[in-house]
Amino acid sequence: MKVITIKDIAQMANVSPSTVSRALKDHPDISSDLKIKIKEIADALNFKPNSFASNFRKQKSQLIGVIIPKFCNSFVPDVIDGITSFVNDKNFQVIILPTNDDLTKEKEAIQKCCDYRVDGILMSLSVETSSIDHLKIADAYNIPIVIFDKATNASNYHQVVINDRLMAESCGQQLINEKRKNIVGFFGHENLAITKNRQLGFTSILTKNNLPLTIEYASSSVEAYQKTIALIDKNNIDAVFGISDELLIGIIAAVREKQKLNEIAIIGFSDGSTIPLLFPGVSYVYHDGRKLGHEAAKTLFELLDNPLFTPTTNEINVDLKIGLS
Amino acid sequence: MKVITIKDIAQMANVSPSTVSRALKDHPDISSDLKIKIKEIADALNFKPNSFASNFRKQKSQLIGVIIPKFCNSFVPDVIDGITSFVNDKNFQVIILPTNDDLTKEKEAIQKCCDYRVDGILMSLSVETSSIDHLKIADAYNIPIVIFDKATNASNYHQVVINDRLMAESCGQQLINEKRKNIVGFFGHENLAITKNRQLGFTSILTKNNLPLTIEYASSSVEAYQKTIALIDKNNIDAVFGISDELLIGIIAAVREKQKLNEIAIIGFSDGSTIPLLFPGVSYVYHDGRKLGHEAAKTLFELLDNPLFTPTTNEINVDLKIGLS
DNA sequence: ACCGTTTACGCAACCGTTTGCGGTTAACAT
DNA sequence: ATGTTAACCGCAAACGGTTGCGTAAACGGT
Repeated sequence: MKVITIKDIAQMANVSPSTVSRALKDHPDISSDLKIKIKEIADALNFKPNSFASNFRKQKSQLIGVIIPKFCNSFVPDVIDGITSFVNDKNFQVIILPTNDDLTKEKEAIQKCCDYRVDGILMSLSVETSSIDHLKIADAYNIPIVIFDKATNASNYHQVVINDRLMAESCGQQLINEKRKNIVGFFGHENLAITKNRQLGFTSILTKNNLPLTIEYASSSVEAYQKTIALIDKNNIDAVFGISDELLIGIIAAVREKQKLNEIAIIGFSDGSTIPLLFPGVSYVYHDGRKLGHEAAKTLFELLDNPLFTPTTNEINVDLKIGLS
Repeated sequence: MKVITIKDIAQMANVSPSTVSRALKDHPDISSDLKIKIKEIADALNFKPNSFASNFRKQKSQLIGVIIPKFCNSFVPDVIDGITSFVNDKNFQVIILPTNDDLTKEKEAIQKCCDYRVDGILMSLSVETSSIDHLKIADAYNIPIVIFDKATNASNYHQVVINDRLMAESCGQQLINEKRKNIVGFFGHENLAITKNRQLGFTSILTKNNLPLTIEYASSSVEAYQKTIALIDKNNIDAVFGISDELLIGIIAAVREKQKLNEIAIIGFSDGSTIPLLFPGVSYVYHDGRKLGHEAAKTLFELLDNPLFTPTTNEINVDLKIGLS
């Protein structure tokens, strides 16, 4: 069975290919009689236009490039899910370019997006990214960019994030309300704006209340686990804050092993998929990846409609869910 | 800054576009002097070929369609990660089409892959899929298909799965070794081959040892949680088997809440990312999504190289990790 | 009957790259 | 000097759908 084209239909309907093209997209120049006839033939043959040819001619790809550091980094799949569902509704597809937190790969990913002539880019910065000059590659191709989640504090691009600083403050406030005195905070890579902002918020509220804070950095569950174990052995801590699901899992594992779940409060940022079910006592900022992805995609499409849309940093609302005690 | 094409380079080098095209891909017809000259110009202008035009001309898309029921269904992100990394190395990209476990959407997804002229399809069947006749749509476009994970027992397509039946038997055997007597098994949708096969394996080994089995079905963590709570309240169960991470999370949450973690053995299929860290006592079949994705992609590319490759069901090896007691 | 306008469709170029084929030149053998 | 061959490069078509422009027919108005 052969793949049929517009030309085949044109031949069967005794019209030109251009007429078929116009008829199939309801161009006013074509009479309704002919439209019906052509559409019937197209349906009968199960004709589907070659999107490659169409996109090539229109110089559009109907593709959105999504550049991310790591695929399975806690809530990233949720974000992609949110992006995909939004974008599919608009008849676009998503291609995913993981950078593995490597700046060189990030540059390559942007270049690849340009090669593929994607219509827009959604990206989350790698830990190695301090300058964002390389994003300008996309300018030559007129490809708009929206940065989400792992953004930068100094950007003239559209950004969609959560209010990291404020929510970290809320976490601190919650611990203060619970009269916690000996608090540890676990953060991610120091280069990331989300680390900086969350650390800033968490630290400031504690300082304001004259509470000391032990700051730790970890990049995996296991690292957080080990450091928490060491801290419990050494100090008399009564609360731990974790910046992400990954760190929280390590923290909880350690606290559970030391049988301190009833003594040590645990709080942090989580996508809410696992932790609240297994440990209802944990309080967490509900970091909804699907919502974030949806918002980022929405912003990108607004930008596609109106390229002059001035860059803004859109902070979406998230809740602090208090654990059951 | 304008996007430059082969024609621009041709003009600057005083040659024809065809010569540029050949020179850039080391065609033997072009003298090495000219090749060097052309490549220098291309580099200087940072020329990147329009992959749309190229693919269109070659009738290839360099795209792999990945059709999945749900995006965040436990280990699916891992699979996609495995696929993506393999495929990216071959200079292909991946587009993801979620079906939401809806047969109609599954058909649409296949059609979309055809519209996009993907070079191959990797798919995991939806729960509604009993017949796989609709996969034939892709035949007309000569697009090879490899089915992974959620496969069917009656397929003439290439499939990449794990040995569900055998590994479920191993789980049963482990419980027998532990002298468990009052066992519950949680399974997913009855339509799925993985449910059938795992249930078959788990049931048969218990029956062979004259052990009774309570069979439950659940499609979410919460459902598994509720049913487990009810079971603990009613019966005196001493072991629970769960078919996936999602169900295991619900099961563990219930057992933990009832403070029976030391009395009730928990075992099942897991991607190993969360559960073993939080609950080292749980035994699990390490269901490595990345490996599965890698194998599925590898199989697809073998099929691309050799279209006559006869369909086989490739069962990849997985381990049963015994929990610490 | 004449002219202007609308309706409805075809022609052909175009998007950028690839590729079969043909042509030109120079080198070499006879 | 003529024929042969290999090396090297250009011409033009092709991939399939889109679109500006042209035009013939139909129509409406005076």
